[in-house]
Amino acid sequence: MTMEKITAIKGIKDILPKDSPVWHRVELTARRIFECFGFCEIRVPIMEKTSLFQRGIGETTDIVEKEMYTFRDRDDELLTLRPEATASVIRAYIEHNLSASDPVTRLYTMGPMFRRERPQKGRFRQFHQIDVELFGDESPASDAEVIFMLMHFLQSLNIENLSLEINSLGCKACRPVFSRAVVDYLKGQESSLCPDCRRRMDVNPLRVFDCKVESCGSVIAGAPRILDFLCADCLEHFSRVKSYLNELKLTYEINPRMVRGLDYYTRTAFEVKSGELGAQNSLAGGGRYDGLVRFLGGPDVPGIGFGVGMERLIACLPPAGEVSSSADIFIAALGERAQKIAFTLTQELRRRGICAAMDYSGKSLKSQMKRADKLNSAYTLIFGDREIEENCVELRDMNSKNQQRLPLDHLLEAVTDLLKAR
RNA sequence: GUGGGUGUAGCUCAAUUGGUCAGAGUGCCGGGUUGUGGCCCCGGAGGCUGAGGGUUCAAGUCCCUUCACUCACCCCA
Repeated sequence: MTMEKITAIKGIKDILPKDSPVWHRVELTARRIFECFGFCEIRVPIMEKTSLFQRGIGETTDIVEKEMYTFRDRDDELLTLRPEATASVIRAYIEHNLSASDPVTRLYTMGPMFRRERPQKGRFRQFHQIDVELFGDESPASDAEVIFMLMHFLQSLNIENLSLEINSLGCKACRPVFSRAVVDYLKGQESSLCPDCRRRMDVNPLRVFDCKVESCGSVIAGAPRILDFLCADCLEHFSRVKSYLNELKLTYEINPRMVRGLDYYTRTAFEVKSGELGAQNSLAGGGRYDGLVRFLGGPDVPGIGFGVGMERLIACLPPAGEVSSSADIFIAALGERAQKIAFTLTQELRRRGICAAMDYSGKSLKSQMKRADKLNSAYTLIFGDREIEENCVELRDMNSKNQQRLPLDHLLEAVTDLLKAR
């Protein structure tokens, strides 16, 4: 009888050895570029008090209402696995008074996020995000800069088929006016709306704009547009953002129907989509959140940021060839005496930073050679009792098949020199 | 939470109307060279056909249940 095997949790994936080189490349590219733009890494916990997310993301959002992994700690405190990073970063920013040492703070972080949704293509319950936040600068230039950096990052990874959409969501002065106008408009045509949208009217009327149902689409087409309701300041801000983007030669589309799912966004909102993905085609999204830091108990500092979905991003990357483990040199030893020498030699080489490999199972030379080949080793060292008697070893160049004898004495130095010289 | 699709070897997939149908390729291990890799040849291990029940002389194949995976809605990265 076999034991039932334990599998990973639904929607939570392993990143296997063959995939990690891509992840490394993405992470490294992000670090390099963001740091060039003056951003520093901050690492925040993956767990927070539930109230942080309730307040930071919004009580009525889907995330908080039904997607959070929340549990009671042993002392009865409610904790939550983070569904996004912004709230945590702001919490840390406030908690450590980062605004005191510099009026403008640029931070990035990356790691796993958790949302309990039904998995599908490009959507997981544990997924990874690269997150960027810029605090203390309300200038439209910072909006444009952050968007530019995001696009530059994506383009550096040779991702094609990208589209950038931007919108302005207004501020606490003009958004409520717009919101009311939308509700008034929709009330007259409730019968033409899908059930979801009728529900949205109460919960979050702006979300109706996102609906893909055709009948709703025609209703929405005639609805008031946020851009017509922006106050003078917001209008000015938006127009300057656009002008900066034009200066930077970024192509974008204005999508007046884009409303982001998180309650805290103000003014600029943006989203990058890819044609390479399925229904979940949003690679990155972000926007300005000028009231949020204060709302979470900090100083009245403006902020703007974005998140990039790493799984989705990697799915857009051109496929990489399979990579396996590799070695600079393989040591094939025959017999106990040779194995013992080989063992020490292997570890010593590794201590010197050389990727040496050997096999402990005492298999035939043929098997060991196959192993050396599989590991793609440049050289193989071969020796058994015969060589030990003669105080030498065979060194085989795996590409040229040339084989030479090396004295057993000072072997470590000889091999180190040989490989360091490559 | 609601729909659709799919579950056969580690992986990718075969198996006529239910009737030697449990297979191939690949990967893994070994042999062909009693001490020399890639190519080639040969051999081997590995599956209660997702699980449970039912129909039938007979079920991978039909029916029911369940689970898993997957795509889509919802929502978002």
